[in-house]
Amino acid sequence: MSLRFNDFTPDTNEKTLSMKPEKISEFTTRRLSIYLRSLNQLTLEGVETISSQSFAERFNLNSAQIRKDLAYFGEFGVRGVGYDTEALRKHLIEILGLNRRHRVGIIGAGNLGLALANYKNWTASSFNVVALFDNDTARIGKTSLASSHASKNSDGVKIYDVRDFPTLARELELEMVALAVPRETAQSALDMVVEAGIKAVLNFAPAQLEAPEDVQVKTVDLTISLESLSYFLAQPTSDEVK
Amino acid sequence: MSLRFNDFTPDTNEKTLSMKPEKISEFTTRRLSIYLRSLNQLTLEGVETISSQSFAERFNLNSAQIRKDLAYFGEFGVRGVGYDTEALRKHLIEILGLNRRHRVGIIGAGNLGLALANYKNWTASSFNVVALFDNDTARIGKTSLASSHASKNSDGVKIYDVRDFPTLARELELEMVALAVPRETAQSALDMVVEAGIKAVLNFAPAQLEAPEDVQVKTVDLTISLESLSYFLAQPTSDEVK
DNA sequence: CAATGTGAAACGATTCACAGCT
DNA sequence: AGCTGTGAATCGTTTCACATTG
Repeated sequence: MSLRFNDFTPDTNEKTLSMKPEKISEFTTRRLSIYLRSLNQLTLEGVETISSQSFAERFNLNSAQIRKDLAYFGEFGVRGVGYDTEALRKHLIEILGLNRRHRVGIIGAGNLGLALANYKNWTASSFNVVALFDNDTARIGKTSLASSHASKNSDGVKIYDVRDFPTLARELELEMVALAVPRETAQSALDMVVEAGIKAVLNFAPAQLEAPEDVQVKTVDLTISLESLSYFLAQPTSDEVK
Repeated sequence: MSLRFNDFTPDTNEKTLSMKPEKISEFTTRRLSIYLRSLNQLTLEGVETISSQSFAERFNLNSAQIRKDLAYFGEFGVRGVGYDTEALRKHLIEILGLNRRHRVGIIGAGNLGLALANYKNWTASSFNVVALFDNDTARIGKTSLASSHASKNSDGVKIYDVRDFPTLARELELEMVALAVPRETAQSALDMVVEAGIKAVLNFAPAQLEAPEDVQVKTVDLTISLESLSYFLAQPTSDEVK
């Protein structure tokens, strides 16, 4: 095996984040979130170093999978020792793009939209809900707190006319949109959002939506999960096997 | 190949629902929900018969996959013709266990719990939210509508003391529970629910929960979906590739 | 010498392609 | 003639197992 000029890489031992060595599967990225959450827990407990082995046992994961997932992005571990909790945590935050705030708009100021706007964990993390949009004049102009029974320790999010979305999306520099509208209007709302140049959408409507492939739409589908549970209950196995 | 006594099956041409020919994957069951939703749409449009081909094109699915998924449960199609929309719809409803109502309790009467309780699509489908549970005395005794800004066309769901869950779960014949509590209390809430004999849980807390394997826990994790979108936005590909 | 990083093996899900039925 | 139901081929994901390394 001859050593060609290009074989010498002056890089650090970590793969640079900007290089895209291969396509990372969604299974992997979702697990990265789980690893990050678990690391937060470990940091809280003061654990400074952990092996993939004990990490896996602690949070019931698979150690080989942890190593493989992490190895896509760099060599974060130390052989014979394990991973530095805090360093790995920071790496994951960067990989997931959580090192900066994302400005989120919510379309639909019904029960779900308001609950989302007031959901505490958004703010604790890297997402800021900066605007709500609705087409109901009774809601427009109010804030999420005036409409809801939420606690008073934050300012609430203003509800705008959805017709102003195209201009406001730009002005407010929205990066992400959550769709909390009825199924019937979900596709047209998405079309509007796409038209405004938004590339990341979280859809709560129980519908398969169509979008250009450079727009990432993630559907959180309550109905499907419920029906999946219903299927499970309907299986003879549930009771039969004691 | 000798014909033994047991080889003669007096069954219809459909696999009986009680037999478990092989383990059905979750990927398949989730798609069954999607097929059902699509069939509802077709019924509405008056389409009486459809081939897997046109079904796939209409809802962007894969026709071979549709046929394979359905074939796990019986021979629902007619060669040369396709599937009878209405008949297939009824089959899926039965397979998914949606031919009877499921009584659901929600633990946690915060923003999310209330939004869930007032969510219209539950009632439209086969799920009845019959009780909310909370540990906040300010909430206990109220109903979901008194606490929320929801419309007045239904009676609202009563909020009970979570300490009464074990007895009420039995009295109200709860079959499913939705966990809408903070992450910190999710595991202990689940333990209580499991202890009460509930076998199907929909978890909204951003946590990996532990449960016996005869209890099905489905986590709807907003945080993971958001972080997955954030990762997507952080990829150079999003803008770079024009 | 303990634990990573990683090819190779195993497993599982999707898609192909066609025999067989109506 | 047309479409289902399904083995076989393909593709992707997970797990194994070990050479490599601090």
